[in-house]
Amino acid sequence: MGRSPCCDENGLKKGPWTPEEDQKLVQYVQKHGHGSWRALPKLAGLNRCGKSCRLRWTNYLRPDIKRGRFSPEEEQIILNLHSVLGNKWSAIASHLPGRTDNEIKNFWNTHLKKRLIQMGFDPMTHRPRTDFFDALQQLIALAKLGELIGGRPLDDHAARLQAEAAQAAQLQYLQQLAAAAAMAGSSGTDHLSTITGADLETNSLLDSQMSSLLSIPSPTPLQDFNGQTSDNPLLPELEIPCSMFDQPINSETNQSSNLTGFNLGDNSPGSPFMSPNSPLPPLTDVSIGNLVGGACSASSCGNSGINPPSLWPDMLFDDPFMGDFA
DNA sequence: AAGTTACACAACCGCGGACGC
DNA sequence: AGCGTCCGCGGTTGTGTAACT
Repeated sequence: MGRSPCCDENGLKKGPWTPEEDQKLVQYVQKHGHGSWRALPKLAGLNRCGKSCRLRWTNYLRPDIKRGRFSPEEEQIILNLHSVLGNKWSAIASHLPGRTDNEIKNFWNTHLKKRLIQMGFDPMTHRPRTDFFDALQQLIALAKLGELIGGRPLDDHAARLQAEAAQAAQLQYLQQLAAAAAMAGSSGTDHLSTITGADLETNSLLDSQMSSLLSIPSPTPLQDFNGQTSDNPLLPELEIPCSMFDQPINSETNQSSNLTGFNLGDNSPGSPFMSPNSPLPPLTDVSIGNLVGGACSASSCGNSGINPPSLWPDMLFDDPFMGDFA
């Protein structure tokens, strides 16, 4: 299993391609096909290694390459496929005609990955970040400890910590719901082709709640339980992509969705969080099924519709806002 | 206006699988 | 079966440009 000698030897050119080089490569490939990439540069009169030529052709010069911004549908497909396939860029690219693996990889690294992180999701697992919950628990414990030790009401600092923790928890919970709803919208159409009114209602509710919460520009002071305000260094600057809440099902995405084998409704191996091809362990902290898979939705089933993760402190649901969901 | 930082994307690097001899 | 070559993939770096100070 040898390694192919590359450009460093024989003084072959590296770096950006010139229009003349592009022209030579395009003309040669269009006339003869690429054949052996190793032999191509010599035949085409290029002072490049075959690898460089192949890369230039597949990532830039190929005539069927679609350039320009990724559409919300494409974003959703990438998110969905990445949740199942991981960093298999070529596999993901095969479901996006005209897009190259390199382009998708770049788009992921510069946009989608950051977006997931901002929303509190692990970009590799597409699941809520557990370290976030750990930190949250510690914050809450600290705040409560301060109250116990002092035997007096929370001081400003502790109150602020508690308020921040609660606010962050609210956001995190909403994000989980939103992600679940988005997954419902992006799943295959075989058995979810009809988006029910309840589902739409759920998304609408989530959207509005998110909007109201996020209408407070970070790091704008947030209201805590005592009606005080505080800066919130814990909360990331949230940027909720519209595609996360869209229902991007259309004729173009059907194929990809079907191929991913999404099967919402529970944490079974068919769920987007637990694909049969995915190495992910089953989710235990979010009951997706109650949200999107069954006959219930957040707005139609009342208290029985959603079971918040058990690790959530009761205090969080004392907040009237959270009471809407608990 | 100049310098700095952030961002987007093209290109390179190195590894490993597939294949032929 | 072992070895060498080629190709494809994923990670990383480099470069140009826009935005900001």
